[in-house]
Amino acid sequence: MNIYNDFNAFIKTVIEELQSIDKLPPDSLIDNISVDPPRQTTHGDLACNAAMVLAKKLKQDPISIAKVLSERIISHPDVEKVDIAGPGFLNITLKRTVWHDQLRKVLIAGESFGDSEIGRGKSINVEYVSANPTGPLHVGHARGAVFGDVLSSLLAKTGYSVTREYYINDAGAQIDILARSLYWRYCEKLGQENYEKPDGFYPGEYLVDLAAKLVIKDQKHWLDKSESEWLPKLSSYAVDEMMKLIRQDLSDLGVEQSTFISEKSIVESGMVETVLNMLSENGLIYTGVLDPPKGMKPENWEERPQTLFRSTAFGDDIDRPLKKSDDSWTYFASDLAYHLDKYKRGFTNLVNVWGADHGGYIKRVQAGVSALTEGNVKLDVKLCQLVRLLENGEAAKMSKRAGTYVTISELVDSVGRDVVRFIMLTRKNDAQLDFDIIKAQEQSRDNPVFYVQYAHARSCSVVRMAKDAFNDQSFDYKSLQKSDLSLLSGFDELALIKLIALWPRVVEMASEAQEPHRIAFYLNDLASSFHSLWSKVREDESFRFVVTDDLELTQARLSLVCGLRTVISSGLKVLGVEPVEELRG
RNA sequence: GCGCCCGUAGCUCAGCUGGAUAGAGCGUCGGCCUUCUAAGCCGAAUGUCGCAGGUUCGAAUCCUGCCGGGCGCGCCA
Repeated sequence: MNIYNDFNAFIKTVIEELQSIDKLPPDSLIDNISVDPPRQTTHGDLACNAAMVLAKKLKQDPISIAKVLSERIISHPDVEKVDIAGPGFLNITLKRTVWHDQLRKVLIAGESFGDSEIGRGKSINVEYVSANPTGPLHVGHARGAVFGDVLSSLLAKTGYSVTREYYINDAGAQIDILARSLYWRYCEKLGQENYEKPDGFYPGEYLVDLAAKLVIKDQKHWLDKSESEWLPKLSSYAVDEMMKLIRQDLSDLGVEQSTFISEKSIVESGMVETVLNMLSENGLIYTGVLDPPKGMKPENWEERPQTLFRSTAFGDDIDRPLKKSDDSWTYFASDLAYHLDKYKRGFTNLVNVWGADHGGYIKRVQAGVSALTEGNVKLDVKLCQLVRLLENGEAAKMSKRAGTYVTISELVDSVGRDVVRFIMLTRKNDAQLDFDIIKAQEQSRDNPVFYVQYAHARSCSVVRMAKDAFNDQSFDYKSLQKSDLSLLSGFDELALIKLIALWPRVVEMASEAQEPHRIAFYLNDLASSFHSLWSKVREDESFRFVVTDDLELTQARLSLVCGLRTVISSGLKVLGVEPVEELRG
């Protein structure tokens, strides 16, 4: 809960009260009523649209409704005054003590200030990264990894029980190619040139390394064996080793997932057959022929009958094949099995984080999931647009096939984990992101993470100065909680407190919208507001935080500084970024 | 051809799920270091919110149709 929600609830009870004594007609719809911080500070602390919403429903003048409401609202102990403005806004100004109390709450609660209960009792499964285990991760994966990780933290902070999951696509044709590529490198290492380079060969250096490892492990054992002998062994060996690489990359990024689900084991468990049977029983499976997509040149297009899922019955554009022409399952079929598996593990809230190139896949999976779970599952798919990696303005290629992509470990090595994580959240997930390695190293205002870190470091610095000046321990959180916060009465000080007090609302809204970037933007605003207050001292000495002849005032101001520090630190924690106490040695 | 995403200041982007006079950063111009850290701050200039309709007290936000850009479209995952 936060102030805005509290007042929203309060105003709704006011309306119900007024209805019960016939001051307002019953059955007025109150769902769309909102209480928000107004854009303009001159409009008070809270803006409520209740009168206008009711006016629409009741076909009455909003101003007169507002008058009736305001008479009741003014009696709330926290309210200083209520203005009726514009087309019928209720602009509520709160007493200063409300804001002082908010700040005290921060000092008492520490980093748990901002925690919320909106997800209490709900579990949610967030699946992210899920890159094919055919090589190390590149920067495109990093975005999804950070996004999924921070979204998970955000959901956890708002009370959800979160499962962070990775789906290992270890069962498809690409894994065979991986094994053949490894085998080719293995032959190469042993000086045998007669094994032909496989189609779709993975050229990356990492397979050279892995082949060398394999030679040490098994020596020439596989050289004169047939593919049917080595393929299964090398496949699982390669997948295991690739997952080690990937987990290392994720760990470098500070991303820890708790659950890894193997596609292969899902398929081997017979879950795909279960899916087919379930859909069949509901008459959703038939054998049919798909039309070629219009507007595309149908090269190599052959009409062929396929086993199709009637996904159009659930809003998809065309029905989707579950079997390939060689009678093996399509990826879609095993993916449905995987989602059924999630359901059987008890999840009804699912979030999938995908690259934007998988956008065309959403409808069919949602169709499949609602068919298999009778609509009991809510599946949200969050698409992350690709990252354009720039280096002095030039775009670096990220093609896994070409083997020239920039890996996560290279990126983390050059700019640092915290910078990577923060910058990945400086854009909404569905907007393209330019990541300039040079700027990210610059450590300037161009680099938002430093701006926020700087505010945090300054807040730490001022506490150190205060301790020096007073030569005692009056500035720990316990002492500050008891300080006289009413001494914080300046316009800028109150503005900063109000921004700090906004934190719980930012957390809740970001969680509900599943938009972790809002945290990064908020932290930027908060840092800006603090830097601004910090610099006020240049025009006016009275803005000094540390007032050497006034312990009480210093404690009050340090309370504000520590409140800010707590919220920044708490926000950075959600982002998985380490707050620093000093930027200069 | 169909589906999804995007179009907001010169550039890169926010815009709190329909609110009041649309905001930041960069860039441009002009100020602030005998300093609680100038990796910072302050001020100025800059807009047909792609276009045209519609919904209503009220639209950058919702609906429809165009224009422009990106992604995807059976036997890849």
